Amino acid sequence: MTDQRFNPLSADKRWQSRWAESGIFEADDQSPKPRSYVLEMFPYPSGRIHMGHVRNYTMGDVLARFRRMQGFEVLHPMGWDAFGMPAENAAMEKKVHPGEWTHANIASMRDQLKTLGFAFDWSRELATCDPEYYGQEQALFIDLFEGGLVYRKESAVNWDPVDMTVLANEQVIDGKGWRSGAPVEKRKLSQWFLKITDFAEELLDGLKDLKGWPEKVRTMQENWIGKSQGLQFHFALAEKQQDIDTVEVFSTRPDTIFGASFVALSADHPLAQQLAENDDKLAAFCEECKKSGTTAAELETMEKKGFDTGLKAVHPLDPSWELPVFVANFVLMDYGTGAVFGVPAHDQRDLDFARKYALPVTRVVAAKGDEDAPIHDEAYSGPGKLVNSRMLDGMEIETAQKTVIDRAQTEGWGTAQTTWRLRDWGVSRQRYWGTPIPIIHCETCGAVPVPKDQLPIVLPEDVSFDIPGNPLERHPTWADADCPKCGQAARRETDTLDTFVDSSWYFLRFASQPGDKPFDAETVQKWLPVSQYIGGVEHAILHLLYARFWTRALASIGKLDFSEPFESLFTQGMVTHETYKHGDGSWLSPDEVRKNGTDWEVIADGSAVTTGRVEKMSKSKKNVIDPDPIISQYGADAVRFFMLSDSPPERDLPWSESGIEGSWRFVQRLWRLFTSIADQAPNSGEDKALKRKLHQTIADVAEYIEGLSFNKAVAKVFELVNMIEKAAPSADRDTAIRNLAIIVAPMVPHIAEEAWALLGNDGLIAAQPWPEVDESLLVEDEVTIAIQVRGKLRDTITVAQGSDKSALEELALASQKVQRIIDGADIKKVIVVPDRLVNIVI
RNA sequence: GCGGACGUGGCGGAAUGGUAGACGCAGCAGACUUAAAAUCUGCUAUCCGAAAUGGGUGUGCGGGUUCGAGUCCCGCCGUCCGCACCA
Repeated sequence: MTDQRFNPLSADKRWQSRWAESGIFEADDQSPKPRSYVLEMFPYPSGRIHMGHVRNYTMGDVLARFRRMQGFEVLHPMGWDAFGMPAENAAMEKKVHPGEWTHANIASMRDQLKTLGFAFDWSRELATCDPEYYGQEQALFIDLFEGGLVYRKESAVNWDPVDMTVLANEQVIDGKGWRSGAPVEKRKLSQWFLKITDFAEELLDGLKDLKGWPEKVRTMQENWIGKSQGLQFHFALAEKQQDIDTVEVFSTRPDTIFGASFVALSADHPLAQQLAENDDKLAAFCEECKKSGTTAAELETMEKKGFDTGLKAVHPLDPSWELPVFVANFVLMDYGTGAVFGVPAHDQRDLDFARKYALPVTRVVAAKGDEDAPIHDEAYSGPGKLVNSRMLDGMEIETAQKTVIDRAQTEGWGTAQTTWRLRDWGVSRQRYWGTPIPIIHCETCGAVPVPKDQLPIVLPEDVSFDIPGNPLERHPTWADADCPKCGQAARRETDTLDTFVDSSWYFLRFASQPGDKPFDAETVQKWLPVSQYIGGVEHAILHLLYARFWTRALASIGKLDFSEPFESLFTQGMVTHETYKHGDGSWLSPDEVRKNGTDWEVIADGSAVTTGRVEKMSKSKKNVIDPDPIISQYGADAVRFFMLSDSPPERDLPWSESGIEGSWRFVQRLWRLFTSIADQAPNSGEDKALKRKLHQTIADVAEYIEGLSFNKAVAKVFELVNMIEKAAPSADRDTAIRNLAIIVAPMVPHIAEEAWALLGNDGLIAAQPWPEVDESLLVEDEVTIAIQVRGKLRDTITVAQGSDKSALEELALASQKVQRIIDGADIKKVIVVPDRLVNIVI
């Protein structure tokens, strides 16, 4: 007698071991089959998986399993983004070595992932903190160094005073460190940089071809790269100041040059600094500018302020025209040249500024008819023709720009220039738990790369985290090294690489991981680009831009033959949960509260609870559901199924107790269907409608999984199950149930395997081909036609599929309901859409 | 401010310009049961109506295109996300 209930407790484990033993999910580099590389963003080993991971990896797993059934050789690997700050924080708090802590976390998270039955190729597992990985990263760093894509420079960097490390621009959010939240300071340090700006143009152009990427992400990267074209030129100063006699500015609107009414410098501008040395008031003003905040709110309310230096700048197109030179709080030093010329009529900031300091506002661009319209509180940035602009008058904006640029270049006071928002990527971190930068500093030879045969440069084990800062710097001997060039005593670089470097090439290492080099280009070429990459949108800029850059950089030095790593990208939504708040304002976790009628109360004392917004699961709001107990209670399949149901994958998924209950019920419904035909003589007889539904479902589910519309695939499976349950026993019903097991196998693989065995099949269902669709069954032989009168539905009729127009028209007009509505009125027109509807216009 | 996404029942959401609300959740009624759980059956946008194999209304709001609009166009309103004194 077969169990009446599916018991995931024993079944899940059993099939997970069978999959592991069979090696079925290990990708074969030599396979003659078409290939598909399905990749989810690898996790940071924080210690526990969370629902976001579960959702992410379930989606990838369904696609990977499905593609395998479709006949692809699938690469679906998993690894660990294992370097980073939390390990050092743990080391400080718990007195454990970061490596020990990280490896323990990896072990427990690996176990957790395994309980979900993901079809990963565990033979390719990697952790970025292992020397086998980061040693190869050091080799790549040296390749890039030798390829001229790495340089070192003294620069003002973003310094996080809490984490005591440098941050990339991308890691500074609203002036605060992305991890610590501490206000970022500016410091001058010698740092290693990667020349991402060399690739700005192609990283931007490449976005156009990434058809499989969400528009949103492409736009975000485009904005981040921030290309601006314009004219860079200089104003001569009326009086030379020490060694400075010009002010260099950049403008995207050189056409408005005759609307200029002032020149403004950033407080950090060399000229401003120089003037401040002899002017206490200016110095104070500059200090104030630097202190002012950079958060969105502050910027919005902040007043435009300036300090008149008293200097005059000579207009390049009219030597008799002098403009006042201000230091202004809204001019940024790290964009363009750190100085601008102000055109109040056509730039809102300039206008605000001009009004405050009573500077002239001259319109130089006007739409037809507005030539004499004054500018009030709003600057005009629309289209039009030039006015009040001497030789430019009457020109279109573009022509005027070209004219001014040509003239500047001819006369030698300016050049056409492209300015980027994107900065080179500073990769030095003053941390222990990262990839050591493989460089030796020699007093005579300078920075010398470590010879590759001396790699990996392994992190020392004997370090302490008692005091903040970088333990590598304090280590008594680790930094001692001989210069590889001249043999003299030298010093090893003690900075480590930003962890985003680690994740910029792991997808290559997954495809090929030889012991003696980072990867085998030929093997990588077989698998890459990743056909489907899945992860959170929070990586839309940082990780995804760096990975694109790294791939292009390696291609540019001949290490790779392709330039974009991810053909398709999917950014999945978050897993959310309702929040609960106690009367005193403290957050409550879902297991501390219960529903009492329509209200919520605290279980412990019955006091009132207010339910808050459905939000991303977070520790601070206490609305986190730990996957582990859920998996033990309901089994992997129910959890996986819930992750796929209801919400479209790109949107947020609200976790609910009733939702997981529903998935559990569904798994049991499946089981009842499977057991209903097990150990029984085959049924006979036809069920044409069910057969048709089966084939439609096979086709629909395939289409929806391929399109990552898992919620729709789930709905189609429900429809089939509902129909099978209502159907009388028949041979077609038996077939439908057998095929159902295959259809659901990518989503709920454990019960599918169990059913496959139960129904007397050999081998693994995971290795079965996706069922063939009988195309002839996809079209209904009878269709329901809507009959409308003036676009309103009045009746429906059922006719043979493919009935001709005149027959439909006749049938429609014969409808009693239709006749009643028409009531003898003239029929003006009859629209007939075969197999769809008839619309009678009266 | 700029860019993007979105707005459909109590909730999550379906719907190549062609029967709005598939499917799930929740709810209601019933069956089975000593009882509960589990399971099964039916109902479930809304208003009028005792009901109808009756009608009205309905996809944020206002217009438009069309025989026909949730879908396309124009203008608003709102929510969310990203970027942001970027010259």
